[in-house]
This record gives sequence, C-alpha cells and structure tokens, in this order.
Amino acid sequence: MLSIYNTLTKRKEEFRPINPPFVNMYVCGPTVYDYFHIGNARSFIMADVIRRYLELKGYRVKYVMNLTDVDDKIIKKSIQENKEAKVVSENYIDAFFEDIKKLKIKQADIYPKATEHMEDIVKLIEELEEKHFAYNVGGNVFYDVSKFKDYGKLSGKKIDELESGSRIEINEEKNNPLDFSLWKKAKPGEPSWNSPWGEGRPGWHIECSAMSCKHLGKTFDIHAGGNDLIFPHHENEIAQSEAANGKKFVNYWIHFGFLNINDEKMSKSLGNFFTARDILKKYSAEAIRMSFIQTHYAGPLNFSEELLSSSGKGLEKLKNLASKISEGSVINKEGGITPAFEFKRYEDNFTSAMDDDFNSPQAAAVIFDFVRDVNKTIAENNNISNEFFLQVKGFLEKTAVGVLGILDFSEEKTSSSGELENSLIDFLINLRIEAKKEKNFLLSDKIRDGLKELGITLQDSKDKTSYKKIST
RNA sequence: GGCGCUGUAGCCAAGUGGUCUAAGGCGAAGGUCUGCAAAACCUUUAUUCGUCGGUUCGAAUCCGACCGGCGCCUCCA
Repeated sequence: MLSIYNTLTKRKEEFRPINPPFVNMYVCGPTVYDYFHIGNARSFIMADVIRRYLELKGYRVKYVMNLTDVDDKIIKKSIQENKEAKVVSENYIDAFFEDIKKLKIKQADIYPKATEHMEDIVKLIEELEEKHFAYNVGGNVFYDVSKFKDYGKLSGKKIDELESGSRIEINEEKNNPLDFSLWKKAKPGEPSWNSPWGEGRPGWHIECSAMSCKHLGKTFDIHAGGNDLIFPHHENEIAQSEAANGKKFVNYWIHFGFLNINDEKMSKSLGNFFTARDILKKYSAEAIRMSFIQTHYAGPLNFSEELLSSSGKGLEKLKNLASKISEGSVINKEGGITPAFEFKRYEDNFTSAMDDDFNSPQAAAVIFDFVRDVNKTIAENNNISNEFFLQVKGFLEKTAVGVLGILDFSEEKTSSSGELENSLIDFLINLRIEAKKEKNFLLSDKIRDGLKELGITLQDSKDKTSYKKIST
C-alpha cells in the first residue's frame, strides 16, 4: 500500500486514485527564460522517480508538465537581448528538452504551453467573473480572495494574518492586497492576446488552473512542485479552480524540499547558482540522480561537489556489478549452478521503502544490500548459471534502472567505441598475460599503467583479465 | 509576528514508541584474495540520536522548555 504525505492535510495518506489504474499527475514545469538550475532539476528528477514508481506499481500515469512561456521574466530577457519574447522562450524550451533528456528524465505525456491555451485561460477567467470571484479594473482583472472561503487551506495561512504582513506590495487597483492578477493589461511592446477585457496576457497562476483541468480533468490525483510554490502559487490555483468548477481541485499535493548551497537557498544574487547544464558537464546524470535520491524528496538538500562525487563513488559498485553480469562470457554460458538467493525479499524491501512516501534513500539502501549480497554469492560460488545472472539483471532493471534511473545497461554496450579499439585492448591484455606467465612483471605493469592512463582499468581474476573504461 | 521544515557517527543520510547496543553511501583503519594492483568480500569506525526536564514497563521516536539552522509569508522548483 502506497502512502503519500499530502501537503493539504499535512499527513501521510493512503494513495487512492480517482479512477484506477489511471493516475493523473501534474508537475509545475519551468518558466522558460533561462536554462533551468540544479534546484529545478531536483524537482524534475524526484517527480520523475515518483512517476516511474507509480508505473512500476501498475498505474497508468498521465503526466503533464506545463511550460510557462508568458511571463515578466521572459519579457525582461527579450528586452535585454533585443529578441522577440517568442524567440527567447522557444530557445529555452529547446534547451529544457535537451537537459531533461541528459538527466534521463522520462518525457511527460503532454507539455502544455500557456501561449497555446489562451482560449482556455480566457474562458476560465470569464467563469470566475460570472461567479463574482473576479473583478475588472480598466483591463486588469483580479481574483477576489475574500470571496473564496477556503483561501489558505493549503499553506495554512489566514487571510487576516496575511493582510497584516507589511511585505505585500500596495496596488491601488486591488480591493485587497492579497488579490492577484488573472489578466494583465498589455503595455506597449509586450506580447499580448485579445480578450473580453482588451489586449493583455494571463497572470501567472491562471495558466496552471486552465491547463491542468483541461488535460487532467477538474479533479485530478496528484499535483507536485517545489516547496516555494505552496504559497501563493498553488494556493491561488486552488482558489481559481475550485471557485470556477465548484469541485475539489487536487487530491494529493506533493512538495519538494529546497536545494541549498552551503545551507543557503540558491540564488543568483548570492552567486551560488548552478545550471543543470553546467553540472552535467562534469558529472553524469546517474551521479546527479543518485545524490538526490539519497535524500528524501521533501527535506532540504545541501548540494555540493562533495555530495556528487560521494554519490558517484557509491554508484561505481552498482556499475561494476552491472558490467560484470553483462559480460558475454558470463551471461551466455550454459549450465552451471543457480545459488539460492532471495530475490523476492529485496523486491519486497524495495517496494515497501518506496511505498512509504517514496522513501528513495531507503530504496537505494536496499539496492546496495542487494549488490553486496550478490557479490558475495558470486565470490562464494564457481560456475554460476546464466539463470542467476538474468535474475540479478532483472532486479536491477526493475529498480535501479526502471524506477531510480541510476543505472543504464544499454550504455554498457554502446560505450565500447569500436571494433578496432576493442581488439587492440584485447591484444595488449593477451600480451600482458604472456608477460605475467614469464614473470615479467615490469612489462605487465607497464601495460596496465599505460592503459590506465588512457582511461582503461584492468582487473585480473583467476582465469582471465577484464577491463573497464572510465568515463567521468 | 504567523506558517512550515530541520538538528542522528569525520561527512551525507534513513529510521518517528519495543525487532535501534540505530540502515545505507562516502571517508578512514585492519584483513582475505593477488607477483603487485584493481575489483569483490570480511572486520572496526554513534551504548548514542542539539540541550534539559517529563510521560511510559520501555523514547532517537510522544509532551514541555530551551538552544541552533533553513524556508515561505514578494517573483522563485
């Protein structure tokens, strides 16, 4: 039984989809005004892990991630770079897809764009206006927070307490400082769309209400995003959607903890800002994913190079086992013994870890236990059958590859860059074996060291020498 | 001020009433294997869970106070 911590109820709850086996899930995507940063990457990766796990459990997940392509920051960037807003957003949308692919994040089913849902957005605002939740002040349309009884139910805030806070910007046009924009009147030169209130563009929160309901229904199962979106963004989404539809908007709200640098929030002004793109130049997707997976998704994560390299090191164990069992001589042989091994126990442990609010650190620990015990079994038994290795592979494919995305068997094969290269390595290995037979260790070590400098590590075992290419 | 998160070994981190004399990863030390390495395995590395009280037969886990860190309340994953 899967339980999920629901921000709305502040409790772990049993997960019951509205219409099993189907699960509708919406994750707040990027505003495409820049390359996304490593903090965004954490949310995207953890949402990806959740989605993959739901799929492993047999759910048919419809996964929607919006792309916010109308926004103040995009407009600002377009002015700075003297480009059309559309050019800016399209450029970063392309970059977004490149980066998530590199991070081994599964594609969403739909990536709705705000600019392509203007009709839906306008319609939703009209509905809010009809139901007297919205008011128009000379082309600027605002949501009237005082009309929505449940305002604050997600974030635990109370309207009167919020009002007393002095940090809310005073806007003469608003009835109440907490009211927020549904439709912004166009300023000269800004991208704009036609509407019953004149030329303008949608406010930030309305697109998510319009697009999620359009693609997933008026009430859907899971809505996820970063912690900082709880207020006001998700609070406002609830206010808009529930006011317009008269129905509960979302059953389970999942929020991701922040990624910090030196225990501080990452921000451009502090100069501790890293794009996912830059980190990927130095570290593999698997190492990045691993470093996130080893912390629970909801907690804070202090990000550092040390963390990445320590996770990367740990991953080596997994990769070594994966390449060991993928070797043709191991996997294709006939006969042999199949040692007793409780595969089911590890699967159960993995599942119960993930069932407990997606406890990925625990799940990773199960995989490490598994790897250790498999290695032990391999060391203790000669002549192990193909059957055993296939089961090992099956477990890893389901968990480390399929759910966590920290291992990739297909890479093992494709990383060998060419027939010629491989034959040359085999030739040198054979040469070295001969040298070893003649106890010419000077030569054999020279070959080993030479290959190591080229990024090829040799490993001697009793009957043969295998090699591994290092790709940082 | 309000709301929320958080304090577990050298570092990262799970565990939220008994199976905890606390998982897993990194690091460190010793060992097995090896010509030497590498890989792998084994052993050691928190009698203790921010501090002080309380509840309980029993607490890292519940309650209270205190100390510290972070975030949200304004755009932000």
